[in-house]
Amino acid sequence: MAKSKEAKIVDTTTEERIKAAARVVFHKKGYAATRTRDIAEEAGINLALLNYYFRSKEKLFDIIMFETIFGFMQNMAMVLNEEKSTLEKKVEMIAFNYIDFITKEPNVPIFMLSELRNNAGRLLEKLPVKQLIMTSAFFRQHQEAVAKGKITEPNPLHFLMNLLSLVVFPFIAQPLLQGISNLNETQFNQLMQERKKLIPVWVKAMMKAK
Amino acid sequence: MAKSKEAKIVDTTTEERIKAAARVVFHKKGYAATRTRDIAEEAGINLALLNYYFRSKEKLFDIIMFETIFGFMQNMAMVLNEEKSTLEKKVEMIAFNYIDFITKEPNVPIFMLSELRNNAGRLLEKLPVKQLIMTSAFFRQHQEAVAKGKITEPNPLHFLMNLLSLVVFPFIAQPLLQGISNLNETQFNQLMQERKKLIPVWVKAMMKAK
DNA sequence: TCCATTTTTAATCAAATGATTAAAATGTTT
DNA sequence: AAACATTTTAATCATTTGATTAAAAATGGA
Repeated sequence: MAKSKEAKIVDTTTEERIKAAARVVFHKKGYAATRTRDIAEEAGINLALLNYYFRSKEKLFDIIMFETIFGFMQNMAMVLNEEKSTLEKKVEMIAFNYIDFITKEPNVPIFMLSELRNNAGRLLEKLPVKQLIMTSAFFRQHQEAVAKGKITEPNPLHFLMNLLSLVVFPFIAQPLLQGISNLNETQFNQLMQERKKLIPVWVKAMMKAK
Repeated sequence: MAKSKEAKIVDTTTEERIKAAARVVFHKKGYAATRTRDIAEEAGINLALLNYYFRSKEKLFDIIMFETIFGFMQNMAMVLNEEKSTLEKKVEMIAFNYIDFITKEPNVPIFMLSELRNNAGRLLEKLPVKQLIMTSAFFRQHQEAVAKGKITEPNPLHFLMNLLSLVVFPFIAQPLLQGISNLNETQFNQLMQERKKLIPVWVKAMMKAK
């Protein structure tokens, strides 16, 4: 490495700049619509450097994709596995954390889910998300609440789906929702901020319904 | 047109076969990942015929995209604008119709929303969805229910978002959900069928929550 | 049957795109 | 300073891809 350790505080290495640029462009346009030249331009580097550091577009994509899924699931896995917090608290945490996260990274959900549709097998097998979530405190607490009659719907997958639906879907459908409502981006984000408090209330009510 | 009117009952015209093939491939892979050769192969035609009938990939795509959005919104607009049915009945109809529709066309939601992200303006301006939905009986009935104190959340957009979230999102996240739950496709679809009855109950409970 | 029109095909083009190469520039070690 | 290693650049390649063209085939009407 030709770069001295302390020289650049604000700047980063070429390799990191390429990764950061690739993240931006891949998230925005998806794998197929992204040109390696787009990434090079975004990073302000010579096109050949992309191949010098990452061998190919596909290998670079795999890195970005893995980090994106991991970053998305990590937070959820942590919250769902907390032994101490209540089920209600977990719902609050998920709503709060993800609405903030997706507001900052609005392209991540649709990017992730679009690309997963092509390659779910290959991309998910590296991540031990299955174990982490299906055996989580969240699911155990749900079962306990069902046993006590506090929750009517016995399938924890419905519970998780509903929570994620209410949190994530509005962002995915943002262009459509703005198209039918005339909200600008700021107003839309305000609506999403409202949902931080509303979703836990709604989920609570839903799960007691019968 | 060299084709006689009654000649083919089971078969269709070349133009229709190209459109049907384009619909399949575009829905599955999106605009950027679709090659005109993929469409030609799917349709079983010579590549040049695509340009002969539709001029360009982009023009063909615009047709498919318009029809897809229109087909998706049409049903919703109709249900939301029924003057006679109750708000609760409308929720039931949306849940029932869309779960059936998306089960048959599982790629449509993510296709539509992905492509809208690039081109929301151009693609939505042709459709008068705004008027149809924002001034619908659905929204009016919602306001009436709010006035009567039967619904706590006064913003009808939250109401519509919640309904669509619960119906559509699980399909969009299907690869991820199957990845963490080990369900096969049949089991997943059974779960979705269950939601036809569950979602109306949940939505009802949510909207009374406070 | 003959002719004009429409439809289909095979061959080809030009531009875009992922990737490579050889040389230049920069940094490190001796 | 000299030698070596790493990083960067400009030029180029081979393939893919959307589109076109000219000719052939099929079709329908006179």
